Amino acid sequence: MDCSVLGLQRSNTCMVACSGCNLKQICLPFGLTQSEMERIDGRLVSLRRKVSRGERLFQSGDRFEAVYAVWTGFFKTCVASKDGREQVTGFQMGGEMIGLDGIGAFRHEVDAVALEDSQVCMIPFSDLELLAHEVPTLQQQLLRAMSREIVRSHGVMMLLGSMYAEERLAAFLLNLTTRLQARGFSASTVVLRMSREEIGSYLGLKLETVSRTFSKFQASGLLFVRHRQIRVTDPVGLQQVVEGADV
Amino acid sequence: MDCSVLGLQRSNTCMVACSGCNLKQICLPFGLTQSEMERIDGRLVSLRRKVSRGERLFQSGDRFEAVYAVWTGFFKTCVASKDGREQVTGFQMGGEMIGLDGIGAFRHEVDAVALEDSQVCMIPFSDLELLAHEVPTLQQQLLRAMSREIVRSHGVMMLLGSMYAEERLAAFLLNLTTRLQARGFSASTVVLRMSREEIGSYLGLKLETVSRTFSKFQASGLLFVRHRQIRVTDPVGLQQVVEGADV
DNA sequence: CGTAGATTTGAACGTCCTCAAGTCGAGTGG
DNA sequence: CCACTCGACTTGAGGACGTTCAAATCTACG
Repeated sequence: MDCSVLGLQRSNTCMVACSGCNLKQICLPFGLTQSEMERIDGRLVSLRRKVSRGERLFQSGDRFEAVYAVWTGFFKTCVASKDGREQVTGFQMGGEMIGLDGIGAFRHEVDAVALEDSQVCMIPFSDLELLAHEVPTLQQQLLRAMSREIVRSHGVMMLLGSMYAEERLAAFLLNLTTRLQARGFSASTVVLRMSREEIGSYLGLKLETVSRTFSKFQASGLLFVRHRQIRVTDPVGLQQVVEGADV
Repeated sequence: MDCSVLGLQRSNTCMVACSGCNLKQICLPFGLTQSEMERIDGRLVSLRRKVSRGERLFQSGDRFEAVYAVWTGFFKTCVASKDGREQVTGFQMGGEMIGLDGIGAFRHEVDAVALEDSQVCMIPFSDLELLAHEVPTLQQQLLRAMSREIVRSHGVMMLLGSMYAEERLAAFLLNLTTRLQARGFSASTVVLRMSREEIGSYLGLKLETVSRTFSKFQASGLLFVRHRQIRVTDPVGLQQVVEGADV
């Protein structure tokens, strides 16, 4: 969309509509009919905002006013404990929602940080609630998005609670490649947007263990690693690792 | 409620209404006005169902048709991996929802098992969706309940990913006593409804480690343990353990 | 009241962590 | 253009925490 017509080209935000978005098939408005789509256009997503690498979209404790859909780029969300320990709770890419955790207590409960220069659609929650009330399909999609987030968290609990380091990393990689593939990217060639430490935090491992496990996977012929460049050569083998096979 | 008037006294289900429920202040209809409450009565919760100890309310893969609110008793939810490993994802008591994970894929993604003889309110999801559409406060409460479940899962991730065994068990106990207290029970005297193995599964530990850690807490004067009877004598001390203090 | 299952406790082991040193690469300034 | 520097990554060695295996004890359900 050409933002300049709105005179916003110098700002880090611009007005957009869902109907013209390339991600409408995997984002929140998935499944809306043409007429429903028209009904939310201009009323749901208003602002697209740029977030630079390293910048926070919001942080824990901020008043909850909007949820966000990633349009381009890559984010992490994390929580911190009182005594300063940090836990990455998720990584989000195009079409995925950030901020649903804030609905419950009217304030954000995680930090959301861009891992590369990114753009998000800001969805004011009051608008979303109102529109969800008018457009049943939208309400359904919102509920489904939240439900999927719950299911995802169960997978992470399984990962953290019951699996070995190798199994965790293999599961993580397969999850990543699957999501990338659904967005039209290669399932074998991946550029990691996060550091070893961030992967480790997400997987409940130390960065050294992540690094060692990558090396072990390479030695076993499952993939090639060079820093953040990954080429998965044996996804089936990785799947077997997830299911408990020895490396 | 006297179910016999409905001729259902021999069944394991009976008809109920939210407005007459002792848990309406902490359950899904929290915050509804009198008129809103009347509007959902007889249309939202229809059936109260008994679930015996050890019985499954539903299991993973079942078609998703309803969510459940615990009325009396105690449940666990768990997921199983292909290779048979099991992970407890949560414990639910009165006023808490079970089954929200099923919305996303139209089928349940966890097993829900009663840990003692229990009763649940069955809320057909199609009714809930419809009523949420009519009653904005109900939509809000549903969204908030799901959001809180997401936030809870972040806490578990922190637990599993970044904390020591002692910290995990301390956090678990404090969470449990807090929730029991909110329901009018003692915060110090607790009867655990789950086995050491189930606690361990939830916390990513083996049952022996859970047992040893209980013993260590007792030796440190934080609590008394006798099998499933727990008496917390030093909740502040437990909180300090959560925050990284040595036992 | 008896027996199966749950819990406790001990000892040895294994996975992952900690600490440390070295390598590599991107960005910066001379 | 290249040396410099800082941060990210890799790899090794030793140690800690939690697991595994085992046996004894206790309880609670039938």
